[in-house]
Amino acid sequence: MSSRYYITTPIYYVTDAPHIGHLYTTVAADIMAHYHRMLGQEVWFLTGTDEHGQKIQKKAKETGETPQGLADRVVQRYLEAWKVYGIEYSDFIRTTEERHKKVVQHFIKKLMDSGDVYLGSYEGLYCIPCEAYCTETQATEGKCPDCHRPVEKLREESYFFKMSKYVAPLLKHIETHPDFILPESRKNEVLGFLKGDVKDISISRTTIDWGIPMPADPKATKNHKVYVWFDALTNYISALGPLDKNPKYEQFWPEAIHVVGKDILRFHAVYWPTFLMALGLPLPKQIIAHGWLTDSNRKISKSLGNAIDPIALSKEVGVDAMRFFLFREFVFGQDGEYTKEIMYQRINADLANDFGNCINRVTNMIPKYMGSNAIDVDSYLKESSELKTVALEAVPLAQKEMETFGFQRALENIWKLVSGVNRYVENNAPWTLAKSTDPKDKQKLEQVLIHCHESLRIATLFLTPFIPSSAKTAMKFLGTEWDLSHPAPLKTQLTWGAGPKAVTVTKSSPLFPRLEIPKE
RNA sequence: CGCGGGGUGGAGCAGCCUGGUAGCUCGUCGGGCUCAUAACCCGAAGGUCGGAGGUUCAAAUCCUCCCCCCGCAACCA
Repeated sequence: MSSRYYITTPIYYVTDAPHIGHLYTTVAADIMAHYHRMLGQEVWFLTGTDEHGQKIQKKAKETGETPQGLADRVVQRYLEAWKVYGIEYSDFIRTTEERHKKVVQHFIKKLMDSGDVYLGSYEGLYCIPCEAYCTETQATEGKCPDCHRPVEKLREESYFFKMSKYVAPLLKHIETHPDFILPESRKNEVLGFLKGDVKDISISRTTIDWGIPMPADPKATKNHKVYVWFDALTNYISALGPLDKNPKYEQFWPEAIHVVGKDILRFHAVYWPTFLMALGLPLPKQIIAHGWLTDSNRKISKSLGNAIDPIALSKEVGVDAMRFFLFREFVFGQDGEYTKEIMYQRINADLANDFGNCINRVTNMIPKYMGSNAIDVDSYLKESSELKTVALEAVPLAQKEMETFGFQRALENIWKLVSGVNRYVENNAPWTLAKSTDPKDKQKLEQVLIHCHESLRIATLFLTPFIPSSAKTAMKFLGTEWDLSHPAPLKTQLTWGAGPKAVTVTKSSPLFPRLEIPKE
């Protein structure tokens, strides 16, 4: 495993405030960043906003703002949401920043010089009132899919990128790097696309003003702006400052893992790698495409008007509960149906009833039956127990799942340990043992409790990236906050008996209070 | 032949790639416990894994065909 880890989210379009879909992607990246930091790796986590393009220009016109004004306003919503959710990004890039524009122009210039970007003309069906091109399949009976007015065939000057030239090399790269695109079903989609008729793509627009200008070119007769996807994708490198002799680029670029929604996979898995090949730069390490959250099987998004505000959700159910729910409930690569009912059910069942309550009962019993002084746990932990067996099996499985974004399965495994504790408590009935006067029972009682404690310590430690603040609180009650102060706790403290030798346990208050399911 | 996703006990989902006791959450029924957040534990009922063929000692899982539902095909996590 490399000592460095670079993870990115897409940069979000600032036409509107963030919704649950943006949250989903961003928290996924945050969990991975957090997890790898706890493994002791050097982590760089990039997110940001995409602020150029026709949509922004149009929206700004509607709201009576300048495009930059709109971007400046909306970006605050993102910053606010990420703050609320405790997203620990290393850098937040905005495509209107100078550091970004410089790199985009530098790249385009380089491609123009090498001949991979050339001036040509674009022909397509155009809807004049909507100011947009559409494909032939979209324009049923020659009508605009948006406004249903007739479209016209139009030809205009445009720069093209020689994407076709890089199809074969990209295919080869995908074949020789089986984990380049995950999950596999998505990889097959990309392969299908590449094996079809891939054309050179138009990489400039003359229909917009709000964008990065193409480099000066005496041959051009119009004012061209850089195509928004070229602009946007470049952020993954421009944020590392490659032109400023910034060591971050050398350090992190080849490690890049791009987390994206399935809808923008093609841009990341085809456009971006071919741009990079043309630029002579190494490709990112991995692109991972996740599914959508759906509402009655429709995508949840702002354009469908069924968007859900992350901040409102955090107030309703809590930040950690939300972070957990999104990754325990849904399979990362697939779509998942989101409803409040499912959300409340999951949070109550797993966090309130299983985990929270378990922390509560164990941290209550330990001081009650063993006193509130520091306890030396070492000798107890050397003994075997069914919990020790579960921990030794389930935790490595959970860790393995994390390597491939298998959040759901990882958590499932950790829950084997959590439910194991609940079962173990029940089967050994510490409250009965406590009533006995036999010293053997007292010994047994203490061992049972310490084994529960150790299991919860391990589970909580693992859960830290998912529920950072609650995990920290839980560790405090368990008297094992010590774990988190170590440089690579997931590497060194996650195994049985690897925690602090002595712990002082205090009774916890409810970590996750049960939620009342609202009647709707 | 446009692309993609799906059809698994009452509901919602996982499992399918790497065939071999059908798993999870909720719900229902019965029991237990009292340390705990009316939480926890045990047991039970309930499934021909969309249909039909095929491969195999063995198929929810692989292959073929068919039926049904839903998205996409405009930027969108």
